[in-house]
Amino acid sequence: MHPTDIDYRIWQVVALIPPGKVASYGQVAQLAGLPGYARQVGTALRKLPEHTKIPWHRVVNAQGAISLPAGSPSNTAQQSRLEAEGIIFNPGQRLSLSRFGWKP
DNA sequence: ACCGTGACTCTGC
DNA sequence: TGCAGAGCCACGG
Repeated sequence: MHPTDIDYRIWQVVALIPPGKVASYGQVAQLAGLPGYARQVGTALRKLPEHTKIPWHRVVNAQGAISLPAGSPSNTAQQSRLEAEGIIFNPGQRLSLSRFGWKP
């Protein structure tokens, strides 16, 4: 696979999300100048190599939940990384966007 | 070129 | 709250 121009633009925005903060797929798309491209954000993150330095784990859905398949290794990894940055998950596996949401 | 597929989101019941 | 339904849009086959 080769990354498309859209992928790069999305990665650039994700790279800006500070530790301990999160952004939604839709928010990332918008900041990348691609309103309506929320699904493409997920597609772009999926293409990242495992060793990447891009903080892909700081992207969650609009409900403050992890969108990766429940119980999957990647889902677990994402939650661990976020918790390691001080982010707290509610009982319902969701985090507070008002508390941890990134406001550029 | 057509069609199904998503790490999505918003609306409405 | 929770969950379909319907838009959404670039990709891959």
